[in-house]
Amino acid sequence: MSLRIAALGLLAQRPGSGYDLLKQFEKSMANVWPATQSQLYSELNKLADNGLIEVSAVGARGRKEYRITDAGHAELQRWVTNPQDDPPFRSAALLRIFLLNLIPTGQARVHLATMAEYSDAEVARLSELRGSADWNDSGEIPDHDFFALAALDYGQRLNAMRADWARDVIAKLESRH
Amino acid sequence: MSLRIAALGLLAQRPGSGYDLLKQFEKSMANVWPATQSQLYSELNKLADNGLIEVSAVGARGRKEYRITDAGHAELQRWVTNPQDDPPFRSAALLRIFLLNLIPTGQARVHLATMAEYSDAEVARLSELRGSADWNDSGEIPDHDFFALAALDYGQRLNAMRADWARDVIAKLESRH
DNA sequence: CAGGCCATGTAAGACGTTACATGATTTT
DNA sequence: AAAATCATGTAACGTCTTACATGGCCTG
Repeated sequence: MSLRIAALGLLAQRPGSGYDLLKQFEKSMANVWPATQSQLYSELNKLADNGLIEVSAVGARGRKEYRITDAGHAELQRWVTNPQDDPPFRSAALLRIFLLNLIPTGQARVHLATMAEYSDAEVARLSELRGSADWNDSGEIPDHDFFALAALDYGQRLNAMRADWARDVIAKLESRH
Repeated sequence: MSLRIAALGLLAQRPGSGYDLLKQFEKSMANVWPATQSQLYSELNKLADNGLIEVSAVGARGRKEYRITDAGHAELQRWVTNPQDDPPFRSAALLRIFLLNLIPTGQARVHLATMAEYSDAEVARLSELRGSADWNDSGEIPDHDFFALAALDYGQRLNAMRADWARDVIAKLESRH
């Protein structure tokens, strides 16, 4: 359900082809909702079949430029304001923590340290992303970039939290000796 | 892949039937990796077919008690020490933030406030969970409960972070006027 | 003996990944 | 002319959800 929304959301910002969207998925959207090429193209066909988007232009190499329809806008509104039917929260990382007693304590400590370093690197990566893109965040009314930056901030806080947490667990682990 | 691991992990703590595991999924595991009854039973059959678990006893009402095998232990070890092939991170909540410019600012603020309150409630729920269960966390060597508590702590920090973040975004939203 | 809990299973369909397949256009 | 990029599609397979289906055992 959510890939449909992610694609629709990108088309709501501006029209584009499957290929265009694919680039945006690889660039920014992957941080929020990754998708593969295969999935994206078939989703676009489904969206068009359901009348949520329509082909606005046909270009070279069979390029189909899509545009969101009124029905598509309505569907987006519905989804954005209805968090209750989101897919359930799943975290392989948390599951791994849950099972960390199955390996020797030393290895568990190494894993936690690796996790902390990875999170540090993610914070750095997101800082670069924040610096690199040319954000258009000046208007009176909050626009797409305002919320994209908010999402970016969320990612940074999440990873900072993870790094702190992992180091605290290591500390507790070591205070057992 | 990860449900297989979650089930295997529970059986590594102690043997049990599909029904037993289902109760554990509803109780604690759902916070980490939710699964449905249907999925669990078929996964157990697959695990047994692959020799990662085996039926250790058959009881009344066709009850099959499963026990992890050596191959199962090996598979668990392999998975726990290999985070690189985890499924990619997906968050409907973040996607929604990304698209929040599509609704009026007032509604967006309401959504963020609801999010903050939900996260507060989650922190409270997890505090209760921490208080309610009889944790066995006294041994020299960190056991399952040590890491289960660490996972619980992670959940609390995550939700505290989310609540703070949502309130900060609201503040930035309001400083626009 | 009725109702609740124990206990397991199947089937259909949506969602996601990997791999395969094809061809047009632009750049070097 | 070759290589890179643009551009879309299909097929197979695994995961997850929802709904349906069945029946045994225990308690009141």
